[in-house]
Amino acid sequence: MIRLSKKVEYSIIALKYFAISKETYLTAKEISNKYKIPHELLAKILQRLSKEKILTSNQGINGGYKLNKQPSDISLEYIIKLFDGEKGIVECINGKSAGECCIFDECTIKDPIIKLQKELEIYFSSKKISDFV
Amino acid sequence: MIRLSKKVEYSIIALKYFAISKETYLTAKEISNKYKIPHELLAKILQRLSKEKILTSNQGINGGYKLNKQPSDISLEYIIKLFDGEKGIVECINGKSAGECCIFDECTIKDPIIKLQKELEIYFSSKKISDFV
DNA sequence: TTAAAATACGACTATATTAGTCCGATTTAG
DNA sequence: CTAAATCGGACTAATATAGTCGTATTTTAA
Repeated sequence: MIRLSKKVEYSIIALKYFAISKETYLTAKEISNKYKIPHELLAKILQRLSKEKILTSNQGINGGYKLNKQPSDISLEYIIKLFDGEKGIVECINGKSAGECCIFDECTIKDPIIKLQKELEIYFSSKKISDFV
Repeated sequence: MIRLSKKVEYSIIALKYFAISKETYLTAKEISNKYKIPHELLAKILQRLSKEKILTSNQGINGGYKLNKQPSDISLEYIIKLFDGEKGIVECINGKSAGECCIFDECTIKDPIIKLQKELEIYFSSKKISDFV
């Protein structure tokens, strides 16, 4: 089957933990210890989520992150696009590169593939962090 | 977004071509030429589909493949599992390896992830080659 | 004012997966 | 017998993902 990247998986784990946690601020170290996620990797993920305003961060010795959005407002679609990029379900459907595909004109599966992708996007958009809580 | 592997993509292209083609037998070379798919790679894909009885094959100089199933009986789910394996949407959910995951007991996203996977499986099962024709 | 512990950021390396190739064998019509 | 096809496995190349490292900055508290 199709697989979520570790970045997406770790994001879900972390965001769920933020969602259920009482503490206002949580550190990357705390979460990486709890879930055995490589610290440096999780740190970058949280930094990225912070840059996207999904989390807010405090620097300094008592710093950390906290949720800045409702879990029901954070979709899987958003997280996947954030970490895995906007790439399409097949190489062709990469936004601008469609015309570059060498069989583009006679490609017979283009339209149904685009439909497939749209349906998956709708599905992943409908899945929110709150569905994991 | 989530991406189909080339093997799956080429399978869809080839199977659709079988579905719409008048010829009874088509060769790997013919299809690989038409769609600019590496011949050796497509050959292996067709061999695999043949082994699965989705195609039937004739060896020898006038050989080739033809469809052995209705396009409406060949699901995307089947093709994906065939070429990409049974791996789950996350590493944990690899059939037997679930218990091996080091955070399995306190993994908090297990159930919703399994639900996600089931839903995707149902979705891909519902997509047939006939939907691409 | 200094040390410790956190975020921030970018470059780098390692690993795994996917894509594609190569070689040799077998089959079969002409 | 030969050409052209399927068959099957081992191999290589390319790409993508996962994870690491080093360094800077911020902030609190001793």
